[in-house]
Order: sequence, then C-alpha cells, then structure tokens
Amino acid sequence: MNEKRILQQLIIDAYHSAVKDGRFSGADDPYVKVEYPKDQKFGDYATPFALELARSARKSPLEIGGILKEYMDGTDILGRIDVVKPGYINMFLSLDHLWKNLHQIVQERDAYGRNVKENPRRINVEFISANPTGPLNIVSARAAAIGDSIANILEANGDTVEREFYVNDFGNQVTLLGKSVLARCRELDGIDYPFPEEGYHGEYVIEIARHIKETCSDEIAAIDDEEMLISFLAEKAVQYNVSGQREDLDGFRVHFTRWFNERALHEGGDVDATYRYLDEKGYLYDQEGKKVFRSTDFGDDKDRVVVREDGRPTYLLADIAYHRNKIERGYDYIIDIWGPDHHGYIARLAGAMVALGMKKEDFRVLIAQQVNLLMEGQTVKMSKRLGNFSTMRELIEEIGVDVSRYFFVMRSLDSHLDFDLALAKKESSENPVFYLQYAHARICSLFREAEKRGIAYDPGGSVREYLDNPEAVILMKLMLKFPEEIEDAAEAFEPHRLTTYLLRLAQSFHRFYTEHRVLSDNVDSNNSCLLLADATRIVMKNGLALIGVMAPERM
RNA sequence: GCGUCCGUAGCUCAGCUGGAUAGAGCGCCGGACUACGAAUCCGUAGGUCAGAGGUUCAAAUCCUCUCGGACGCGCCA
Repeated sequence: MNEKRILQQLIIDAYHSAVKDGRFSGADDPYVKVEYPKDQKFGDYATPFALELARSARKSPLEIGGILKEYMDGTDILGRIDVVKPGYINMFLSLDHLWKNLHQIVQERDAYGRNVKENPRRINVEFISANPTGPLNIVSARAAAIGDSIANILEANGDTVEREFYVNDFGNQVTLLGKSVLARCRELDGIDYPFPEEGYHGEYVIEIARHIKETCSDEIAAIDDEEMLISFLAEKAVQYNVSGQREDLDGFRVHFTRWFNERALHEGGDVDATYRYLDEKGYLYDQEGKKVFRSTDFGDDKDRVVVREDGRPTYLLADIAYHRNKIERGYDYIIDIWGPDHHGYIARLAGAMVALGMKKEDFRVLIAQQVNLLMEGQTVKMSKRLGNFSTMRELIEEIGVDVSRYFFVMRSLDSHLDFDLALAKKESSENPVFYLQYAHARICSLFREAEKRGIAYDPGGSVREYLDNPEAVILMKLMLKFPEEIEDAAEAFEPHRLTTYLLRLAQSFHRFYTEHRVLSDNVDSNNSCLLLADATRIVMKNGLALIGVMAPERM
C-alpha cells in the first residue's frame, strides 16, 4: 500500500474515532481527498477534508482540523501535522520513513515501484493494428510507443497484460495490394500493364514485387488465372509486410503477445457465428436485402449494416467477431487504442460489446490524437497509397529509439502532434531524455569512482542524519512517490505523467549532486550518500523501462 | 449541420477525481569547473490560462455559448 492510501486511511480512522467520541457528527463513509500541495511549505500531502466537513459538522474548519490532528498523532510515517488558515491539514513525512524507503528500494531493485494487487485483472491491450499494406509510419510509431508504455504501466500496477496486434489481412485493401504487386511484377518483366488507379504507388511495392519474384517464381509461373494470381501475390505481400512490421517493432522494443489475423475469423467461421448470435438475440433486422445491427439501442447515432446485399460481411461484423473472440478469451478488461479517424466508430463497437454481454465499463477505447507530418515546416498529407510518408524505420535510424519513444510518450494522448523529421533530428540533442539518462550514467560513474578509490558501499552502514538536507530530502520524497505515480498513470492511462516525474527526479538528483560531495573520507557519509544515489538510479532505470527507454551506464 | 480533440510564457507542452502565489523543457540574457562526468547547476525576463456568462466558500480544471484550429460523420478498412 502506498503512502497516499495509508494517509487516507489514517484520516478516515481519525474521523471515525472523533465521531465515536462525540467530537462532531458526520456521514458514515466520507471520501477523503489527499493531494500533493504545490508548495513544499504546505507539506508533502494535504487534505481539504476539514474544509469539506465544516458545513455538516457545524464547526469551523480549523476546529475540525485540530480535532482530527489529535487523533492522527502517533504515526511514524509523519514527522509533523499542521492545521492552517482556511482549514487545510498539511502532513510532513518523517526523515526516518524516507530513509527506510531507501533500503526498501535497494532491496527490491527492479521490482521497486511495482504494485501488487489482490485480484489482478487480465487485460488485453490492442494497439497499432495498421493495415499490412506497407511499412509502419510515424503515426504507428506514436501508437506503438504509447500502447506499449500503457501496457507496461498497467503491468507494473499489478495487472496481467497481453499486447495484441490485429492484422487486417482480408478485404478490398489487400486485393488492391495484390493488384499493385502484380502490376509491378509485370513491369519488372518489361510487360506493359496498367497500374490500378487506386493502387499502392509507393516505391516499396516494387521491392515487394522483386522479393516475391525471387522467392516464388515457380508458384507464380504455375498460376494461370489472374484472379488467383492476385490473391496469391496479395497473401505473399501481406506476409512480407507483416514480417517487416514485426522487425521494425522489435527494433522499437515493442513485442506483441499475439498477432491476430482477420482472415482466420472469416475462414474459421467466427464471422458467421457472430452473425447468428446477433440475429438470434434479435439485434439484427432486414432492410432492402441487407442485415442491419440495431446499434442505436446502445447509443449509436444510426444503425449499421453488417451484411451487404450480396451477402458479404462488412468490416464491422468482422470486428465484432474479433472482439467477441477477445471476450471469449475471458479478459476482465479490454482496451483498444485507435487513431482519431476512428472515433466515430467507438459507439457502434462499444454497443456491440454490450450486445455480446460485456459490461460497458470493462471496454475502453483510447484515442491517440493525430500526428501531422511536416517537411521543412510544410504539412504533408500522409498516404500509403500515394507512397509519401515517413517510415518508422527511418525514424529509428535518424533519431534513435530512446529519443523517439520518449518524444511520443512525453505528450498526452490528447495532444495533436506536429512532427518534422528533419527538425526532430536537428533537435534530438536537446531532447530531455538525455537529461534523464545522464543522471543515471552520472550515478554509475560515481560507483566506478568509488571502486577506484577503494570505497566500499554498504547500505546497512548508512546513517539517516547524513541525508538530513533539503536536496536529499526532496529526492527521497520523490522516490517514495514512485509507486503512486505508477498507480496514477495506470488508472488514468496517461504514460506522459511518468516523463514529467522522471524529469523531476533527474533534476533533483543533479541539484543534490551539485550541492553535496558524495565521496569523502567519512565512511558513514559515503554509505549514506551512495545509498541515496543507488536508490535514485534504480528508480530512474525502472521508470525509463516503463516507457521503453534505456538507462545507460556511460554516455 | 452533428460529433471528437485542441486553444496555458517567444516555441513545445505539463497542471492529478475543482483547492493555497499558474509550472517545466527549449530559446533569450547574466553567472558557476585547481574536487566524485559542465550532456550539469544557479539567477533574470516572459502569462487577460482564446473570449463571455454560469455553478461553487473556491474554476486553467465543471456547465452553456461564441471565436479559432485539426479530424471524423461509408454497405472503406
């Protein structure tokens, strides 16, 4: 249990005791808000609880605060409790508690910050799910960074998480890809062949064609029927693209638990089964030969077609079947991360989830706002079909994984992003990620220096009083909050909070380092300062790991 | 027309379920290495939180409207 919760409970207990003793009257189950004051002089934690109680208890906030304080005294977590002007109760952590937490950190190491839940949820997070019609682009890179970080954070917060990528290897887009590849194959053979109007014009299609021709020339030669050839080429091209996407993601340190093929749903009968299920439940009706899903029953603007007049299922039906499959796998919570161009789609799918028996609050769609691609300050329309886009691979090669992952995660999901690759490259040396990594490397260097000078490090030999200075105290308080930061970030699905936190951590360390000599002739002081430094590098490393950034020992 | 998101310092953005004097990074200007990494630290300047109402003891935060920007409103995926 983290400090915030412990304090919440402490206040609730104090309240109940006070009420029991007849000091004032009030509700049975009050909600106690514990917040972090902006200014250090207002304590490490504060609650406006007494203010909120004033009306019902018919006493002044200050008086109530004083009474609560009486009942809160005696805890060794807090060194001081102040009741101040309007009626805030300000709480100050004790040095002893902070110092003990340092030992906790170096004992737990990689596990520090991770929360343990009594009943962990099984969560499925689906993200990126880009069409297998080309390489991943910058937009996917953002989704990758965000989705993976959210998954990491949920895991660290005590849940069990699976990462899933949905491959749309079925339908018009794929056929179109096959036609484009065929055209390029013919072109490579020197045969005049019309390029499909709506086809994929990107250069990469030529490479795909060349690759398939090299590896599958016999099969191609054996197929007479053009339609079959297109479908063969499409399948090969999808394989090629998916494995390319997977490679890129590996390089980006994003690893999926499962790659789920849409085709399997069609071929395995899941789509039909889902149709029958919806039909039997009475969620479908006929309209001019089409089958329509009553999504308005679940809050959608209009009902949606799921089977066309010619009997082919729409994308929606396949997607419902996909999510039905997820539900059957027994997750407690399902998260989809989509681009802004799909937000209009939420109501119908969320409605379908309810129709399938999922509780509304157990399905969540997160919208990651768009990335605008700029070239030299000018907006560029990204289009796979037109072939003008910056690839994720290009991004990694140009500015590196650490910088890009940090860059994408440091913004909130809601923020729109202007991305200029040229500018990002130029400015990457100013990226705050180096500031964080430098703090870590600097600490590692300290330990190398200590070893060189023959200074032993024994956490057990640290002495609390050597850390009784403002710089060390700020650092210790931040580290104590790390588990709370993880919890908050997990509950809000906001990985960017972590980058803000880590920035403060690095800043606090650099400040401590500037003000205090870590290595000296004093054994007690050495052990104390090294304990502080060791704990700092552990928290920094664990925090960076959550957003997929390395913590280098030298740089 | 309807819907989603955004509008906070010169730039890029934080600001937690409403709380105390609105913050950071970058940039600008000025300081700090004969000691553990100066990829660092310290300081100065810079804001009508787009605007107007409303709710509240308390609003950048919640509600309504207006203005401005991006995106979406398919039997495409």
